[in-house]
Amino acid sequence: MPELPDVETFKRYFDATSLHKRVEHVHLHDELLLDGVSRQKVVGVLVGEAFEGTTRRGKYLGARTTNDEWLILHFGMTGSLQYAQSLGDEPRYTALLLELSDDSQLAYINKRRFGKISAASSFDDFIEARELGPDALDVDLPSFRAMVAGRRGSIKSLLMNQKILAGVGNVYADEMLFHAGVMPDRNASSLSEREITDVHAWLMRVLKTAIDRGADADRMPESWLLPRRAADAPCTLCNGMIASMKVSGRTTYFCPSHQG
DNA sequence: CTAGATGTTAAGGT
DNA sequence: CACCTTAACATCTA
Repeated sequence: MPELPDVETFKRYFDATSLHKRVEHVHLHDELLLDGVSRQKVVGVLVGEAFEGTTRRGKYLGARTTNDEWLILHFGMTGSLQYAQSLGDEPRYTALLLELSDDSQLAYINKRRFGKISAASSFDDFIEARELGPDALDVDLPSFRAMVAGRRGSIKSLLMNQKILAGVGNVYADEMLFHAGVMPDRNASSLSEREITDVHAWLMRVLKTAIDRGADADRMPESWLLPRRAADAPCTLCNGMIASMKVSGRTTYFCPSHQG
C-alpha cells in the first residue's frame, strides 16, 4: 500500500541505513520493473558511487549519488525496502539488491511487480516528464481550493490524481474524507468552502500523523478507519456502520451516517 | 478456484 | 481540447 506516508518512511529508512555508503555490487533481478532505462544504465550509475542524499515527490523516492545521478524508485502496490547488516540472505521477491561498502545490503523487494526502478541525472526532470503535481504535503489551502474549482469528477478521484497532487492513494483518500465528513463520490466542485477547508486540513493531518507513526496501520489512532477497513464495522466517529462502494474504480470504505 | 487487491496508465468517453 | 472513468497490467492471497 505504498502511498506518501509509506514512501516517506522508506526515505527515512534509506537515510538511516544506506546513506554515505558506496555501492560495491548491484544485482538487478527483475528487468520488468525498469522504467525507461537499461540494466547497464542502472548498474553504471550505482557501482562505485555512494549515496549522498534522498528526496521524495509523492510516491517516488530518489537517491542521489556522488556522480550526481539519481536512483529513482516507485513502490507500486507491494514494494518495500529491506536492509540487512550483513551480506548473503536475499529477501524473497528482491528485484534490486545493493551490496554496500560496509558489507551490508539494501534490498528493494516487490511481490507483485508493479513498481518502477529508474535512473536519471535530474530527479526534477524525471518527475516533470511524468507530469506529477506538487507533493501533497506542499499543497496549501489556496492551491487546494484552486485544484477543486471547476473539477467534474469526484473529490476522491481528485485526491488520488497524481497529476493534480502527488502522494495520496486509495487508503489515505478514504481516511481524509472519513474525518472531514465528506462522501467520497461527491463531485469536487459541489464542495462548500467549509468542506474544502476541512478536507484540506485532514489531508495534512492524516499524512503527517501517518508519517509520525511510521505508516504502520497497527499504530494509527483508534478513531481511524485505516486499521479496520471493512464493511459492517462500527464507525468510530458516530453510531453508524462502515459501508463500501466503488468510486472511480476503487473499493471505497465510508460511513453513510456522518459523511454527507 | 476465483475474485479482488494497495498503483499507474493507455484507451475510450463526455 | 480538457477532463474523467475504465480496463489492463503481474502476481499473490483470502
